Amino acid sequence: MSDTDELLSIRAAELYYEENQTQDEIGVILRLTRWKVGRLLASAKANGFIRIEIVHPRARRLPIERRLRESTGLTDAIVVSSAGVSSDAELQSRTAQAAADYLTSLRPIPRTLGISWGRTLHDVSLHLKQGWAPGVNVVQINGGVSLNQRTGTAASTAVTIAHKADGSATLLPSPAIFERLETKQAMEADRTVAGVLALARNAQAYVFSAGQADANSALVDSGYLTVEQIDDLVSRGAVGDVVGRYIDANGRIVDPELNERTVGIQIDQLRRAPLTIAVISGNNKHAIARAVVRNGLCTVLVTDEDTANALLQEKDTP
Amino acid sequence: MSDTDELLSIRAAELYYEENQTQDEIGVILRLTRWKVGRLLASAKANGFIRIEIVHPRARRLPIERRLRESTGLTDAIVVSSAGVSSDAELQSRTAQAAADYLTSLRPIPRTLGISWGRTLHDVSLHLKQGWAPGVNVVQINGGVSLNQRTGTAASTAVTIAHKADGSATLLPSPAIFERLETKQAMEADRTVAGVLALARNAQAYVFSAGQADANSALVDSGYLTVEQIDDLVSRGAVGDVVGRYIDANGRIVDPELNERTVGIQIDQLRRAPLTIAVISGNNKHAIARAVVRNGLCTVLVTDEDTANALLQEKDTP
DNA sequence: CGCGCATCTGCTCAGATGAGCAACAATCCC
DNA sequence: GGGATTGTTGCTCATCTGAGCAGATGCGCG
Repeated sequence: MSDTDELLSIRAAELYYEENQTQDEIGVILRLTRWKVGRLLASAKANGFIRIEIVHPRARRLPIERRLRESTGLTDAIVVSSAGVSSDAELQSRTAQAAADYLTSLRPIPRTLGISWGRTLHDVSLHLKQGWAPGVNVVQINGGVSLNQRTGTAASTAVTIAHKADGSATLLPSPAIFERLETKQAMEADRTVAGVLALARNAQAYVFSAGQADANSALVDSGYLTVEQIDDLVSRGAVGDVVGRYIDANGRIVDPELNERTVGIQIDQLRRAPLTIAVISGNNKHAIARAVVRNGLCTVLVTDEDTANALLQEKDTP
Repeated sequence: MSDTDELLSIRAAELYYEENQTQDEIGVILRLTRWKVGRLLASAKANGFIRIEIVHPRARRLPIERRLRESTGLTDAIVVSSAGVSSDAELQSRTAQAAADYLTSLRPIPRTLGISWGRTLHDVSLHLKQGWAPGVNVVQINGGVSLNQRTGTAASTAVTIAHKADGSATLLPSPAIFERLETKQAMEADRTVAGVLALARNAQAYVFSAGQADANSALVDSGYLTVEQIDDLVSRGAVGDVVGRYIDANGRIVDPELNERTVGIQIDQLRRAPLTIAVISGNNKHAIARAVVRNGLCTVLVTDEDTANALLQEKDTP
């Protein structure tokens, strides 16, 4: 397009979008036919001079969602807008809200819903509305009785989600990680625990988050792992944890021995499940989000715009 | 509007603006009539959820221009958008470009154009296109042979503007400020200089910028004033300089004695002129811009969005 | 319970807009 | 210089959209 046409398209856009003039009127002002004005406006849009943003906590980015679905093979992607967000916490709250919305609109409603625990899932539970689904049985899919936090963070998440659905919660009364393999095996042998795990394995849908592998991990906070252990895992390629299990960029378990001592469903169970919803948001979670999506650990991803763009970008530069 | 309607309006906006769906189609998706969709979209706009921005160096902000004209009585206001601008320099360059555009479109074309000098005016001269006006006589309205900068900054501005208009430049061969009043008076008595000043007083239009009163002033750079002198002026109420003369917030000369030693047209000559174009941009120039506009020193203001908003804001809070 | 008021909903209709088409202009290549 | 190709312009027509209106619905108050 010629330089003067570019300038004209800007003048036209000002009159059209800021002054609410009709294309006809703009034609009179700029001494153009209204068709020319229409084409100038179209070219201004095509050149990206017109930026339309939806500024609202509940706003989503549908075009990015579509591109994500197409490039990753996810069955669904929910991407919340980061327009006007000032903090990571706000972004995560928006994402949790979107996840809650998604769960609410799920059809068919899953009879059994397997969930992990953590800050994100807790947030999701708070955003669900009373009566969001009728009679869902919520089951914990990984261990999580906190060692040194106020008890019940993990349990309360499940209970809240179940309560708001007028359903029941099945808790997994076990630590996330045992120090000795034998203790873990003994625990799993217990009839009650085995029953919960069987239920977890047969859930119709899973909702989980993921943590970046760093010193702020919830597993460190809870006392299951030390910072040194995390450093070691990172040096062996770990990018983050999913249902308490550390994986590398290729979705493989980093430390099989540690994995064996971890209570809950296996990574492979997520891979096989027909509906697994990952809720991952925050600027430091791009790597683990990539690992989860790339390796088919979820069928649905709920995330924020920045993380989604990070996922898309690497696709373009193989 | 109800909460669920607000959410619906966001969903509708996503489909309308990001997915280019028709209101009819959106109605089918959201199970609404197309009229309802139309109203939801209108309400999303009214609530400010839809932000439309024109991102282009030449973009202007017409609504702000209109409000400025209405609230200040300016005959014209040109406000460049600051969308996507990273530095003050870029903003000033955009403003200079807009000033050049404005000059180019001036009708009737002034036969004699009085200009000041400085970084901004120089920028304007560079943005003018060859042949922007036929045969304008450009005349300097204040002294400005640099003392310690590379010679000719002031002169080259006038010459460039005149040259690009295929016109002539009349320079004011004098320092901006004399140390002794007598020298200044002797200078003005000189036939040549008196002739230039007479021409300057009779110019049909003026273009000038203004400087904030601080250590970075061009008058300090050029060696006419010391930082201490500026501090003194500020302590006496000076907010900045116009054609080399320091004024306070009420548009009054701060130091009459200094003013007497300054060569060029008087502030009052600007007040009386039918067409005076002030080009003022930058985040540190809000105060001097306010003084210029409030006190009728210009009839046309070319500025940036931030400065314009600063001018408008104070109007709202008297 | 019934009335009046305010809001909401679906509609008509006219004006605004985008897609597609034919005529025309500009450019390029022999 | 001639012909082909590409891009531009003004137009017709079908579709989309907003204003205005009448009836429906909901709400508060006596």
